[in-house]
Amino acid sequence: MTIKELARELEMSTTTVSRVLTGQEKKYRISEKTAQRVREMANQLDFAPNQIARNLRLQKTNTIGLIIPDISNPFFANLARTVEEELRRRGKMVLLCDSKDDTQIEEESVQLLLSRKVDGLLVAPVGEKWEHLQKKVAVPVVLLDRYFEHKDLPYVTTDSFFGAYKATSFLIEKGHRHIACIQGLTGTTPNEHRVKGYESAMQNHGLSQNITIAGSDYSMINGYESTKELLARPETPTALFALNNQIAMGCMKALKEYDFSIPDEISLIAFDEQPYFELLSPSLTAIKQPMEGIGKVAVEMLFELMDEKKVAPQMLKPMLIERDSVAPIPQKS
Amino acid sequence: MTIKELARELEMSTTTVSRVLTGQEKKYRISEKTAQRVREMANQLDFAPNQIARNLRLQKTNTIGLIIPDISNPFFANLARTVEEELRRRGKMVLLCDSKDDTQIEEESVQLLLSRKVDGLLVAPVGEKWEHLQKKVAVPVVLLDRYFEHKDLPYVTTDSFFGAYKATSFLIEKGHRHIACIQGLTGTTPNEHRVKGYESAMQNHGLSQNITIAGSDYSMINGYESTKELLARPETPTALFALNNQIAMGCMKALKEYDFSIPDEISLIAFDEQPYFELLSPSLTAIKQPMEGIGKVAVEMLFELMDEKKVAPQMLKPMLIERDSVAPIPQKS
DNA sequence: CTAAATTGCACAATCGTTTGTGCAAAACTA
DNA sequence: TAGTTTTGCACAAACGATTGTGCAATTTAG
Repeated sequence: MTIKELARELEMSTTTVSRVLTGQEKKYRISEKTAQRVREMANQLDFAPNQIARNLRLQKTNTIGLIIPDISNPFFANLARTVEEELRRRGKMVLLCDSKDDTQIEEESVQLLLSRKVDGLLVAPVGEKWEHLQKKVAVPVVLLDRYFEHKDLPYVTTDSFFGAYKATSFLIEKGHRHIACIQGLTGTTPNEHRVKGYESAMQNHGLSQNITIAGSDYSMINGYESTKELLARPETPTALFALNNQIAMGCMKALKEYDFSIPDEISLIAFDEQPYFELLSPSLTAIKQPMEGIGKVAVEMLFELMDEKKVAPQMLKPMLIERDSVAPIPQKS
Repeated sequence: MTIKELARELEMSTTTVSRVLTGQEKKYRISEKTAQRVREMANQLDFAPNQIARNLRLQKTNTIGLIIPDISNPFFANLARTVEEELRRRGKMVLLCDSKDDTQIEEESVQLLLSRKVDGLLVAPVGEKWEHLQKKVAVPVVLLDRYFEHKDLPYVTTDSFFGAYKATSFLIEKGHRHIACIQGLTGTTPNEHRVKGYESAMQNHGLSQNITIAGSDYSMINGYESTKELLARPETPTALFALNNQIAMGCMKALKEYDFSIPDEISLIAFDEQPYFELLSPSLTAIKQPMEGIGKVAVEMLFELMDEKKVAPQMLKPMLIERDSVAPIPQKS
């Protein structure tokens, strides 16, 4: 069913039909009687305009490309959910790409999305390269979670430094001195900021000597192996700070396997919160990221960019959720 | 950069350029020299054809619509990941819709996707209505997870009956007699089949009297409240069978709150497996669904339908993963 | 009653591709 | 050399919508 067929049925021109259906009847002085007829027939025949043709003509697709490193990571799944919901509210649909944390797939995805003429791009980049997100990208781009400093690519993310500083301070206040940090993908901004937050907190409390950083990516396996490695060291830490939810899972697995009791023998705190954290034994103390906020703000920002407005990057504050995986250590006198 | 500009640059017709770029040079006898020039220039100017125009002309978008009830549920997130990966391999992109388990949103999404002329639809339906998936849908549709019996809508799903039967039998073999089942959304096929599997196992072991079914949807809150309600009954069950991962989480939360020890006082088994199940204390015995298989088979099926082939629905077998949340009960003599 | 203004709609171009067909020029045949 | 075949490419019409503009018919103004 095309607009032409609909017009033939009504015995009028496609022009008139189109104008009525796009609500421009007044602007073009279509009589109310005619308009009525058009709407009725359209309704009755259940006509829906071919969006492809529309997109071509209007040079606008009402489609946003969403590139995410791993949709099976609940952090990103939640982000995707919020983004999809917000975009739907505003009449856009989302073309989803999962880059599998592979920069090459990410670059290809950008190309694919651009050739499909998306109106904008929402990208949680792998974080290794940025050129493909800035050069020759004719549409607005907003970065999620990971970003690039000094690159003038707008982003929305958690204040990682703040969160890590808070988590580390919390452990220190509880009497911990030997706190190890198990990091995620090095070179990515959130990771670097979390590490810096951790280091700053340690330094500011005179614990520079005790700074211990292990790990190399955001996977459960990394958490698992780094923990085992840390436990094997002569001076085992009394607390672990896992820089994302998957790493934290790996930590728990290793600790469980080695029969370390949390929090009696070792405390654990995670950056990033998941619903099941409260069900673990012990329930897991965590830094909760404002995921919904990130999604909403990113979409808003994208719309402002599409309206040719200027935007400023945003860092949203995370929150500490106290549970049972952290125990105080008696102060040595 | 359009093909017209590219053609002007090369001082030839768009026809020729198009034919080279679509690899039809031989078919239309374009000289190798010309072809070479075209490819070089296209490369150099970094030309990518406007897919919208292409879609319109070819009456094909290479886009598949994926409708999912809740992308933040790890079960569906994993499904989405597999589907995206498989489709990408085959040159398609995915337009993602999250129906939030709301039939109305699902219906709207179908309309939106159809007007965008997707080549096919992959739908994990809410399960309440099916008309919008069959009537007037001009493209192939494959259902995921939930489906409709006797409706001739092809689907790929877990063999829920089999899985539930297995889980229940497992509990019975361990000596449990009072097993309660906490169900998900009633009226949806997986739920009904799981319930039936549970009931059959009970009946076949002479435990018809003990059949106890609680709950009403696939949420954590449902698991939580149903469990509390079950614990309040005069004869509390010795084992719980949660019909999905979120319900299981709710069960654990309630049991924890009420200080019920798993598995000493009560055993728990879940339909659907999640990575963190092994980290819970105790680790959670579960029926693992072949999620990757579902995604892959669904995509294959969709392609067969697009090739106008016939397909048969598929039920994939789940697997029991034994962990520590189920304990044997000493047989009463 | 005539001229001007308004009303109501249709023509045709356009968005950027792909493709059936046509037509010279080149190559071949006899 | 003249006729036929082959080679190499371009014209122009789609695909299905939107929209600037034009032009009758009707209404209003004077």
